[in-house]
Amino acid sequence: MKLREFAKQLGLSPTTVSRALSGYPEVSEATRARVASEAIRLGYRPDINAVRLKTGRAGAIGVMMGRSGEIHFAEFVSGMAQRLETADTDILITPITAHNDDDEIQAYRRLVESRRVDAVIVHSPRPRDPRIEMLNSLGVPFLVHGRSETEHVHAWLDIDNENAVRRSTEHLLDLGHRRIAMINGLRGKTYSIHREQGFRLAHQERGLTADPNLMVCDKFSDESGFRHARSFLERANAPTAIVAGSTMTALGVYRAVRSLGMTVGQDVSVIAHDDVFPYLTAENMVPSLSTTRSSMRAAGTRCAELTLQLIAGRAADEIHELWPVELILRESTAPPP
Amino acid sequence: MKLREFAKQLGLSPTTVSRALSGYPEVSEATRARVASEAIRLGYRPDINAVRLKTGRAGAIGVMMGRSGEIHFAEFVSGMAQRLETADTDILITPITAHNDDDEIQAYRRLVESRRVDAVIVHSPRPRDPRIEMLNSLGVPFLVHGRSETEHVHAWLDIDNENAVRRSTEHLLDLGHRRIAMINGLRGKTYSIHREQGFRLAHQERGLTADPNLMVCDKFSDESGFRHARSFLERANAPTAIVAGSTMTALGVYRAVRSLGMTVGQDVSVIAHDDVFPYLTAENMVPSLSTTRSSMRAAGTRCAELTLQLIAGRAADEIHELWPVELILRESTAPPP
DNA sequence: AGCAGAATTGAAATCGATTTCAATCGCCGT
DNA sequence: ACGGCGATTGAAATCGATTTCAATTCTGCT
Repeated sequence: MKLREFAKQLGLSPTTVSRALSGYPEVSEATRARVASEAIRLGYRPDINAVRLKTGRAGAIGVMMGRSGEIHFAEFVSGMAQRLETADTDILITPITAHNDDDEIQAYRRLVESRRVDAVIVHSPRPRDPRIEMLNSLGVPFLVHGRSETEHVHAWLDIDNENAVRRSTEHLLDLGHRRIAMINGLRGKTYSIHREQGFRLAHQERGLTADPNLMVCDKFSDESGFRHARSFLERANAPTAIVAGSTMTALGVYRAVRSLGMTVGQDVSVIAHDDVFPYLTAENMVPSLSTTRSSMRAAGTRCAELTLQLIAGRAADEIHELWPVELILRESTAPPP
Repeated sequence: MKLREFAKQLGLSPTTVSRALSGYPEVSEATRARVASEAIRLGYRPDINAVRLKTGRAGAIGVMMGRSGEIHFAEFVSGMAQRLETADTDILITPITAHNDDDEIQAYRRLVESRRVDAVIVHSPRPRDPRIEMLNSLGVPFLVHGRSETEHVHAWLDIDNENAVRRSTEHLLDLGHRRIAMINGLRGKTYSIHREQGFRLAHQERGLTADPNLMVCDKFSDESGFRHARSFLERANAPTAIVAGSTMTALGVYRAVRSLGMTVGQDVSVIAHDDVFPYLTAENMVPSLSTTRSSMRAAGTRCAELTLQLIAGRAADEIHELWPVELILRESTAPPP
């Protein structure tokens, strides 16, 4: 059913009907009510594509999805969905063809220039992320989940990775550990750099130095956790504690510890960052896992909210949120043997 | 840059430019080449909303996302993305406000009627799923991932859940197990019903009867795996083997077994269905987990392909794919003690 | 050279809404 | 009764592409 017909059935002009449905003040309360109820009865719904063409609004926020099937992705998007369900805004996942930086930039450009989205969310940036410069030059609203050091203004929301790892490392140092390993996230990402920074700072405060041989970068997975933990623990001068990048990594670390006949929370302490997944909880691990916790889902929800504000015209340079991270001590951390 | 200006800069009419870019045959090769290269140089890109309005194509496939942040979701969508990156088609995630069936139906209706998508993918249907009837009556192409028993025709892709569980159960029975528990998926979903069916059939073939007290339905998570496995194993007449709904569930089952001082693959056998997650592999678990395996990502890729075919006009009633499931035996299954 | 027919190109209508600007209606005070 | 004002309503332009149909330019052939 088109506006034309619908209006005719009501004996009104398209103009009035459109205004009635969009809540313009100049239409009488009586007709507004009638139009609204008839729209439901007759099932009239504006063609979104016509609306978009006319108004220039796409009604969607773009999110790029890498081919790697990020473990965090679903939680984040689900959090976004929670905020957006009342905002009449969709989430547009764009498959990314990127094999290198340039491809990725082009993918963002295509997405934005084709006007499919009103705003874009950029994930896991690097310190000098070319995507930020590009989006800036395109003038499209965008929000960075994570941080970058680029001089181009950008709205961002990030968790305090540096402090998170700093605190977890301090905790281990306070317990008496002196050889602590860290299984960090992907090399080059700002969050990995911040975490490494926190790791180093915690050592420095106490006049110690973090051992570069005990620091690795890798993706978050059970497998990488296992592999690196094994490699660390089999060394001559093995660490007595491990800081893991995610609960998934910690899972592999636990496995590695067990595989060597050792016990987590006794022979080796483990602490990890927990993004809070509904299907794998740190509390339930055995022994329960000490963590720094910050909900990825909550971040998604808040990012959606902030992005809506950006779209509504709020200035990007006033949107900077740094979320503190909870330190939750459980059984996996204890004094060294 | 609009078509108008761009065409003027080239000294051509909008008509010709449009045709050149859309690959119509009646434009000369010379001009097509020129238009194409100039489009890149000057950065002209058709406004997607205008294109959609005119052509009626939305250029997107809709996927509903529940609030639960499904663990499978990211993998499936990522698989879809893999196929769609060359198809100029996006994935539109619609946050779903559903609190009951009716809400959900309405959400689908809104999505389709607003013409934001060319097709819809329905997940995890129930045997008589009202969404299928509704989408059918709307006449929009849709593909069901999973199956339904509704009489309304629908294209579907499903894995052979019945046979998967049947084979894993047979395997356990062949090993000599007689009290086997099953931790199934969500109650009421077709896949759970099929799995239960497979479980029952395996027993029947051997003149045995599956014990209803050893069958539960729940969501796939580490926590539920733990809880149910504990509850089973603490009974007087405890099962000697457990069929788990997912690797995540199996994780909890392993934990439960260990928590009772028992060993997986000795005191208790465990087998699970594995959707193949990049961050948690059955092979790496200790002991390595026997599974029935089927890649969720591959399903996403294929579903995207089939949906594109539906959009292109292929009849829904000729699209029915039942994927066989691999049985992979590892260390977690052994004869009962 | 001249012409039919094929190969290209363009003008204008169209998709379905929103919004500007103009028109009408009703009510009030004098 | 009438001018004026605010409250409603409508006609028509517009968003930026695609596509029909008509016009023009090229060919090849006699």
